[in-house]
Amino acid sequence: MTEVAVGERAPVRRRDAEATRAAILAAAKRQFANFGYDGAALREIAAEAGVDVALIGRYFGGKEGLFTEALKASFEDRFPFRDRAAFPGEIAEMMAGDAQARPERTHAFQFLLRAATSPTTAPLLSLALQERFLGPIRDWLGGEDAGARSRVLAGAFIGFLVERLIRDEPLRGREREVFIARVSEIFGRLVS
Amino acid sequence: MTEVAVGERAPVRRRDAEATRAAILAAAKRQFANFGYDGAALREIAAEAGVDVALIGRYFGGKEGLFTEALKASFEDRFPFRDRAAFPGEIAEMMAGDAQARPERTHAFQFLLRAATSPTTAPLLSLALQERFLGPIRDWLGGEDAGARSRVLAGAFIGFLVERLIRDEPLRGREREVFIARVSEIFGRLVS
DNA sequence: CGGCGAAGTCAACGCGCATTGACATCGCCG
DNA sequence: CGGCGATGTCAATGCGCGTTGACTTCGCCG
Repeated sequence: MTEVAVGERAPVRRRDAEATRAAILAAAKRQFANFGYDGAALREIAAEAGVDVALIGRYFGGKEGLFTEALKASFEDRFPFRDRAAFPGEIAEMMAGDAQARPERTHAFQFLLRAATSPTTAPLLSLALQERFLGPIRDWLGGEDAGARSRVLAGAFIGFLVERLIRDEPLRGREREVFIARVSEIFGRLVS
Repeated sequence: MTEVAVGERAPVRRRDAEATRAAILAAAKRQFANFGYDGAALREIAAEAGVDVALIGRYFGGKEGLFTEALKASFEDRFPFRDRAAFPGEIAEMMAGDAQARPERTHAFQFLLRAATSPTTAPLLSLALQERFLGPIRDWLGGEDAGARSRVLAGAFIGFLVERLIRDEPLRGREREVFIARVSEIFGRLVS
């Protein structure tokens, strides 16, 4: 994340192409995540980045180009594949946790989900998802029928995220415990 | 489903408000399912229904009204809750089946998923989903912690659907078998 | 110090959209 | 059969969007 110094030591170069690009991209990630491809407005993205709209055209060629870059960038905030034993618990906690707890992850997820629904972006997403999500899961799972098993895993994964997005009130108390236990159990079975 | 007789016995009443309404609604369900709330155009819906755009305004008040009705109607094609023993297998088969096999169900699902992502429609969906999906599941599940368990079930349910929508190539052969087995197992655990 | 290209600004265009109001036509009911 | 309300038609309006091109300003480099 490139940060723009605001108060101290005003930037030596006020015209910094790289910083501008980064600012636009960051704003785009947020906007696309929150409003989807169609819902996000270039004007708004530009405003949030403190930049003129025309620069988006210059740097990214257009809305679709910007989206593609943002999609790629959103995968950088990666998903946690670590040891198989810890995975189910971690992931269940993550699902149960409120959305604010891990903003960048939630962001990335929202981004992907929103992208899944627009016919314009679905192909792009499908490709990226295959490359960067299903592929890795598949390799990580390994063993027999890794393909089918990774699809099941991915399905469950996505599903809980969607469920959380739709009803974004955080889980609490006993309900939370039960939720975590069940989800954890499911993922435990899926990685074995 | 109201069907419009085309060849034989030209309609006695050519001005039929109810039939017009139904035609619009049917077209709307298809269009919203395929293109989402933002992507669907009233003009296109009207054209598909063989009707003037202005009538949508008259009958449904506007785009949002039309969407709400279509959303409600999409739940009519209901999900199969039958006996608990058969449920897991049925649902797994359903998930594994190709999208063409049960067009109206796939339609309804696409509709819901597309709706989930647009901020405009998310609240509407959230409400409808609660009333007509999570609520019934919850009652159907019954027993202890029905709330949390129904959320897990709904999550898994939605997830597999999304996964299928994103990669819509049908599953085949051994991959299909493994998929069904795993999914069936998950739902089996979730209803107990 | 001077110019030249990169970075940023501004305004306009064209498009598709939902919505609206005035108008035409049908069909029922008295 | 006559009128009146329901049904359907048409055209216009306004809005937000992405995109584009000409213009201005900066900062580096010779």
